Amino acid sequence: MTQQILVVEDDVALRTQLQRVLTRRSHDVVTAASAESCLALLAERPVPLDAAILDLNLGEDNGLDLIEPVLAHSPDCRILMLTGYGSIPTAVAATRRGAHNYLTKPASLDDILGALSANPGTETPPLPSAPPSLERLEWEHIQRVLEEHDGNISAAARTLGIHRRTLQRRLKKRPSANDYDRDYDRDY
Amino acid sequence: MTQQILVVEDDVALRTQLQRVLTRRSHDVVTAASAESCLALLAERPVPLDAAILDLNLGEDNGLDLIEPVLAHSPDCRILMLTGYGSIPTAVAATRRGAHNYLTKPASLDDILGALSANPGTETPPLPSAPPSLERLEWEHIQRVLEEHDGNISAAARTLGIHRRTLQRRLKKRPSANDYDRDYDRDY
DNA sequence: TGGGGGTGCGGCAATTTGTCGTGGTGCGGT
DNA sequence: ACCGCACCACGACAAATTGCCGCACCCCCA
Repeated sequence: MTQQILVVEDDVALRTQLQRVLTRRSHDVVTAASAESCLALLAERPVPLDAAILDLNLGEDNGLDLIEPVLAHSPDCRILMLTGYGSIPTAVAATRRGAHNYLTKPASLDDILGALSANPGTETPPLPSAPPSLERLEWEHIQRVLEEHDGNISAAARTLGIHRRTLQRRLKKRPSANDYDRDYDRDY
Repeated sequence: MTQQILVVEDDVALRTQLQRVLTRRSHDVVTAASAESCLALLAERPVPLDAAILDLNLGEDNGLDLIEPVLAHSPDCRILMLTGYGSIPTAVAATRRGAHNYLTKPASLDDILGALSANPGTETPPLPSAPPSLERLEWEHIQRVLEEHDGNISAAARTLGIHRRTLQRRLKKRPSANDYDRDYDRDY
């Protein structure tokens, strides 16, 4: 089923990538890079949306504030919040405002589509809690921060509060490299 | 204003502590240690609840499943989910099911009361995201896991995947000790 | 044609971890 | 009462990791 999907994301690479891969799946995709252009787009669009992927962090303004306008435009739209560094408070706020689901980058296309189709509240009582190992927690956080800095090791090391050399060495240990593009592209 | 408050929490210490301190604030507090007793309590209780504090992790069963019964009993009840180790998926699920807010332990009494009175969705657009330092992230995670194991260093070290000796040394560095009880008790 | 910033990498001292071992302390079973 | 077991707090020492140099090299931009 081809759906009407809105993508609001300020990072060019991710935005075009999402657009490309969703279009390939024969959806109709419209994109916006800022809150303003998103609102403008909604204003002059007659056909309702089926889904929307909103970045929480849109430069100056907050993606949370787009939830209401989108729902006002298309009450049945499923909204997925996407964010570089996610937190529980923002997840709660987004959900309360009507978002359907909430993901943190890096997320694979499967993650995104799954999050849009899943019913996080009603059906899935997600497994209670498995306390993650320190190493895993650390690694995921590093990946997140790195991603947030577009792979800039120096900048990431600075905000992580560790030495650049150390980050470099740690990254080399786990050859995980950057699965990001691969995940998005392997699908067509 | 004295309120009718329900506390469902399987840890004895925390449950009684919450009960004590909430009672001191002249609220009417009822407690339950399991999902069953919570349901039983609801069944034979005529007066509606104003607030409920539910532990997500109730031994075998899931605190999420208590949200609907509580709301069925008292539609205006404000539900606070409390959990040892919180995750974004469970926070989203809880909120979608009607929880008012979601906190991770250790939480001070102020945190809890604030979370109950705040309106996370509508008013507060919580600050987007500040990428935390690796050290802080690590420290908070350690505290959480430690708390989840009731301060048992050996067990915490095991689930963290680090050596017990190392945990011991790290804990000694930051003299933070256990602010937990103090936080709860300093209020009366 | 210089900065200025980023990346990778080698080397080396300083710090931190892993792994021993020794004592001490509660708690439950016999 | 005694034993076993699991916990905590240390000390000591080798192994691993980190911090901090330096160097070469790229790319961008004024």
